[in-house]
Amino acid sequence: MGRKGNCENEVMNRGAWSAEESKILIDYVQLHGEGNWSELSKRAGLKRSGKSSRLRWLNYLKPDIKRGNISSDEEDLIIRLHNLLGNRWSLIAGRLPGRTDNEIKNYWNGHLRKKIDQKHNHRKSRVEFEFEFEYKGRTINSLDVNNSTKSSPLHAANDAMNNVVITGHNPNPFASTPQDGHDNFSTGLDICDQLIVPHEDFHFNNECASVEIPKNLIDEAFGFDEYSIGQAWHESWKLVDFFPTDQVANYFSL
DNA sequence: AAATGCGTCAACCGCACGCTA
DNA sequence: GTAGCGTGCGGTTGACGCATT
Repeated sequence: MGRKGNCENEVMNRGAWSAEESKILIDYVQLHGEGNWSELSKRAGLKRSGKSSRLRWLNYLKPDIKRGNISSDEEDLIIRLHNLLGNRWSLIAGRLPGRTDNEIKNYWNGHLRKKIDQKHNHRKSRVEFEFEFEYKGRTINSLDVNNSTKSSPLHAANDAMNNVVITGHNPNPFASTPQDGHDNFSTGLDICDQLIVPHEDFHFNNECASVEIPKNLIDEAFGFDEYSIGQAWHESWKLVDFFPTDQVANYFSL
């Protein structure tokens, strides 16, 4: 603790913030407002970089921030949002009032990741049958999904609880980086990983099965105002047709 | 009691982006 | 067009505390 850094010939404090420093920052921001952090740091007399001050304020000192005790509802939401958005912590945090990206990121890495891993492994062991699907080659809302159409990106299987579990094909869902565009599609499939649909909701018709994903399954957790691709997924999930592996003959209907 | 391992989390770093001159 | 700056983001680090050996 108390490491010293050097910035613009001035010795800067680094490491954990003292109570005194925090108080100086709180007082200053409450008086003068946020923004222009490097200048703010100097004016407040803090031997801290602007970045450090900004981080300290936004993640820990801001009055409306909740700390700790992430509820099961919040946890559930984090999992769903992560499935949709990948590691875009700030967006996830934006949907959890009072939570910060840093806290959610830490919570994910410290608690949820293991939990999800265990769940995945458990689920894999229970697969009894598989369907495969193809995705109708189509550009969704200007996103390039050409590469995704060449394989069968989805699997559905029934688990021991007699639910139908729809899973994505992404071999490494935790490494999803939707920012790079082409990966949006596979990240979208991660949503599927989350969808567990009661067996009785499926309508079986000879060798085909269809299901209408309840709107609230998706809507309750995700507001798609910011992500048109999300809306597209939503639309695509309204009705999904399933066919046995050896009869891949149909596609999602958008 | 000491050493070691491990989990947690605050803070830092590098990079990208947007704005402005 | 571009350089400089501020800001935001995600990945990573490292200090700390607790549990285990």
